Amino acid sequence: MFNLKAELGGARRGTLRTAHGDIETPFFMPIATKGAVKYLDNSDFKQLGNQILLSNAYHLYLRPGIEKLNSFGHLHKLMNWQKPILTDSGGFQVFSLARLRKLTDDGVVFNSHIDGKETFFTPELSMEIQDAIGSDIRMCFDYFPGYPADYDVAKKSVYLTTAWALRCKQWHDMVMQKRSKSVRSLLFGIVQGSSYKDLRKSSAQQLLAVDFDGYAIGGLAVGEPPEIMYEVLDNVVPELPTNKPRYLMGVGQPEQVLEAVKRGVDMFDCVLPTRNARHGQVYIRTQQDGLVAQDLSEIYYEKITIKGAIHDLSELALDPFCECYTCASGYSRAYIRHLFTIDDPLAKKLTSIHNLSFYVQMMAEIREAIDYA
RNA sequence: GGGUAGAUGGCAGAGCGGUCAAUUGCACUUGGCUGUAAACCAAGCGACCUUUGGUCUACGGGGGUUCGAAUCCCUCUCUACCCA
Repeated sequence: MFNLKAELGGARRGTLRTAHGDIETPFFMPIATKGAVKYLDNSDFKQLGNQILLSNAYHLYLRPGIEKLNSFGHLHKLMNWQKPILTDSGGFQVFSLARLRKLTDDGVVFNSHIDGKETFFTPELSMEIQDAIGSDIRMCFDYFPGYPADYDVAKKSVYLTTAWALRCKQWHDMVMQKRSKSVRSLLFGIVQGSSYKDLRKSSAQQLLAVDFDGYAIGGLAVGEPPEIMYEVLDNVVPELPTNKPRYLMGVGQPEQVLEAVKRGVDMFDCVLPTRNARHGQVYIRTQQDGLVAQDLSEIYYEKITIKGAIHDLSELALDPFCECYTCASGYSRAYIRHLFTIDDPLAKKLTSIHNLSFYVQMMAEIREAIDYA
């Protein structure tokens, strides 16, 4: 299911086969947590050319819920999106909604952030939800602390994450056995261990023993300096098999993605391009002839605040070198700033398209660089 | 012509003798967002300076009372409403 095709230094170029089609790696996943990439629709995705979307078990469990997903026939049909979907397990919400949950060895008791209703979230429930969603790539239910984390807490996160990964794997194997190979989903384990080298290493080894379709590196970009993140990657990636995809969860800024690619990571997701877009920050190129150096040494970009007064009269496109719908259509910085000023949804749509296009384009250039190295 | 109520920072609107360069909201400016409780959050928003502090100018104009006034008094101007 994962074919490695080329390498450039530590960077890898491959194809990941899923039930809804092949994905060229390395790739970036736009985030549709609740089944929608805010402000965008299928015609936007078609122009963007993203190969996959990411969604979330916790959020889709609350709405629309397992029953409706099953009755309607999975998220692909509900969203009218026929390409691959990866789902996060709800593990991130154990972190981000820490004030609304209680951790136990068996799972997590959540109080819904919507109506307060209590749910006991277990590895099995996460798997059941992800199956109702029908996602192509599913994540184990995991637990991780923020940064910095005490050694004992990090150690516990590894212990729980492995124990839960085993339960996820059992549930997933049992269900997939009965299905034809062509519709089987992939299950990924998630390496934890905070910034501790020995914990990260043993986490990876424990998950390898369980045997997953791919391995994610989680618990990063939670407040640690980027150098720590790179150090963790340097420690973890060599522990992972070369014939399985590697996924750095939730990362990150463009240069962080590039640094991770160079260290052998194949998959990425992050809210930054879409959230920053909604908040008026856009990524733009600083060189006309490409975003990424041919040897992957550098990425040429800057972030600008399009809401800033200095764009009041600017006739420039967001990024004059960009070919995305927003930039190619001739919308000026002045107009997009105006749209933000009057709080029109078109502002967020146009910047979301642009920022996602930046990430999709960055990944395409990275793939190209590895292919032609 | 007579009466009543008002006039506060870009706007709205508190304050009614000192703790007021002035609550709050909006607007504005600048930051921040990393497996999305995020169309969110934070800071700034009279001027100047030797900037955890200081000086000056400010609550319609002018004058006064007071140690001290956005706050009290007089007067002028303007606004709204009511009566002729």
